[in-house]
Amino acid sequence: MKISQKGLYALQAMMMLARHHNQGAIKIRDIAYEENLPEKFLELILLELKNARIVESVRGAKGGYQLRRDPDDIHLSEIIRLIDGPLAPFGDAEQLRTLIDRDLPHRALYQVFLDVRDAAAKILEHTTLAQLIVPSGPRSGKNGKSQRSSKKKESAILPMVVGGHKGE
Amino acid sequence: MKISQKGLYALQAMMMLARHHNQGAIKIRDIAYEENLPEKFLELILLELKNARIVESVRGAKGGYQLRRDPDDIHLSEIIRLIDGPLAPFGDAEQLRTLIDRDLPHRALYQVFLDVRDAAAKILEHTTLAQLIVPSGPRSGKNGKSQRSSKKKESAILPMVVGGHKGE
DNA sequence: AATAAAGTCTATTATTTCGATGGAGTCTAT
DNA sequence: ATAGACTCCATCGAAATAATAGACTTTATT
Repeated sequence: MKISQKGLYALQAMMMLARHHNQGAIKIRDIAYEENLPEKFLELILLELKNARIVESVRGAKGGYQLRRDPDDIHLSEIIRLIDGPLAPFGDAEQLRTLIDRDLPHRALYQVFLDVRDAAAKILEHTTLAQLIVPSGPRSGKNGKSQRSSKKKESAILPMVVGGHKGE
Repeated sequence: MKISQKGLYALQAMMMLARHHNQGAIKIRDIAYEENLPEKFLELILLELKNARIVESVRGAKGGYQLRRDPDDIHLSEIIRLIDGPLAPFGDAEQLRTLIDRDLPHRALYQVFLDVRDAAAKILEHTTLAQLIVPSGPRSGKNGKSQRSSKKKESAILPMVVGGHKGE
């Protein structure tokens, strides 16, 4: 699974919209400015997110974009799948399962691929926009708890996922 | 992290060489034939693997390729990193750590990326070629145990990694 | 009704990556 | 000397990526 520049832009834009949730429609230009994204490119991305019914648009003067659901109901997996495709490192889960069934000499390899995709899915399907944002203005979440971050080296969603890696 | 066609070819070729470990040099043509890979393309891949000192070549007539180490000492991560780059879904681990330190508004997002890469690394750095092959000829491993496969839905390296996913 | 501000849609472009092939050269067993 | 095999480099077409341009539509405001 690869997250493209476009995918990163999409995630940033969604985080921005999450930060400003329930503050009405936000202009493309404002999103682009605040997140430092190419405006015209962002336009296409937002359109895709709209067609996928993740965000909604308001047209005309005073228009803009806003989330269609609460930030705690939008998972990273959804956005990444939309923009960059399946989470598997090769093909998609369905295809891998078929290969595991049918390509005997390579089944063990494809099983590893599937394991990798399952591990990624487990993380990305459990992480929501709400968990990523540090509430910006006054009108934010229902309480003041910041859901992530804090210390230095804690592992994100899953407690102690990391072993002791140093390379890339 | 994305495994390209080229990366898959590399892994298949390495599995083939692992199957024929200690049987002398194998010709490119034989690898290509047995694994059904484009011969000329495979040539480039093997050259890369040679330059990375994972395999070695024997030139001239009776030449070919063979592993430089035992299959249980060659990890999938090594091959994938060589051919397709870092395991992280975006950038590499080093870069992600820097961003987590410096890009405050997005640090939580990058931490998720790093978690995904760590999960992938954990699997791929622990899986070796030896674990993937079903010993072919007579001259194979030191005992007859097949290290993987068996039932239907068991999870590969890590016991019970999977939750209950169905989509890609 | 006119205007300006905003999203919509389609086309196009430049660059890079990917997958693959061709061919000349070099080495080595026979 | 020769044939078989790896080596090295160049090129190629197709696809994906990142981005921009411009004409069009919708809506708030005056």
